[in-house]
Amino acid sequence: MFSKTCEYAIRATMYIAQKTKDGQKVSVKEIAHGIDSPEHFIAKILQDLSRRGYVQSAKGPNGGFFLDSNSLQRSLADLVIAVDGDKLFVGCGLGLKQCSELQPCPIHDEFQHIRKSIRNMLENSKLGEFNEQLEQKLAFLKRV
Amino acid sequence: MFSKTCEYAIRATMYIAQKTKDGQKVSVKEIAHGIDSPEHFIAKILQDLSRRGYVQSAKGPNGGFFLDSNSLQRSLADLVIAVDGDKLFVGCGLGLKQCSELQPCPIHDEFQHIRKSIRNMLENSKLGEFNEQLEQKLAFLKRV
DNA sequence: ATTATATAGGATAAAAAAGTCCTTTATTTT
DNA sequence: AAAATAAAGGACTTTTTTATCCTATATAAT
Repeated sequence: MFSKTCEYAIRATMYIAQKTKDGQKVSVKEIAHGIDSPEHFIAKILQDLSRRGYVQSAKGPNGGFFLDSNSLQRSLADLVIAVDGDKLFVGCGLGLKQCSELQPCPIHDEFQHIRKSIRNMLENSKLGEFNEQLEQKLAFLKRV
Repeated sequence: MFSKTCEYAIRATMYIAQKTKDGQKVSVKEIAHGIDSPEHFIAKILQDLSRRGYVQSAKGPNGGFFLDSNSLQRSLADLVIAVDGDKLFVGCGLGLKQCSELQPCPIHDEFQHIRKSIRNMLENSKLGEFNEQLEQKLAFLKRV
């Protein structure tokens, strides 16, 4: 569904969101540990997300990553599109270069429906809305 | 969603199904052309599907690929699992090694629902059921 | 029997995705 | 000012996916 990079990006961002609601910052090392993912790879991903404004960062001692109010309000759909592009939402299920109502692949209508429900779900979830579940351990970002 | 290999596999199999309902056989070349895909790659994919009984083949002049009644009755889900495995149906949306009701990722429930609808759709579509749409040009396996 | 045809099979190449390592830059603390 | 800390950046490696090529094998037609 999502690329590995995108899965990590979502989990990392949710982790940062949860840890920084009171303004504190988290290091790459802590994030990587917190979501059980390769540290250097996460560093690369966050570097890119930071450059593009999806996460905020500060260098030096007591530095790290955090989310400003703007980033907290972003939807999962925004993040997915930023990382994987929009192919999940607009591409053809069978890989046709052109696939539309006018010239549909055999499963066009069914996929249209599924894609729409994926999109709805991702658009209606904000990055900052999982803090409570995570804190109460009703949801997880790595296996325990 | 699906790997390229799987997309080609589905399209190729649908093409074969349509072309061979009256017992005729189609060559790799014709299939590759009919679904606009790389010939040698399609050959590899069909070789593998043939070995595993998802398509039938005959060597020599007038040979080619075809589907027996058994293969025609197979669901898209069978084929997808054969090619891509079952990760689409059982894996975690955020890539957690363990993700379940007991230890869910933040979007576990929503994904469960989406996965189920994908699975339903694929299980309820038989490879042989698209012939008529394809013939009447109400559905396509390549852009025209 | 010979030739032509078409899949089977194995080796290899190219491209993309995933992951690692090392140096630089900015910032804070002492 | 110096030392320590943490992200930024770039180069590189590994793995996986996608794709190609060449030879062998089976079969049909002549």
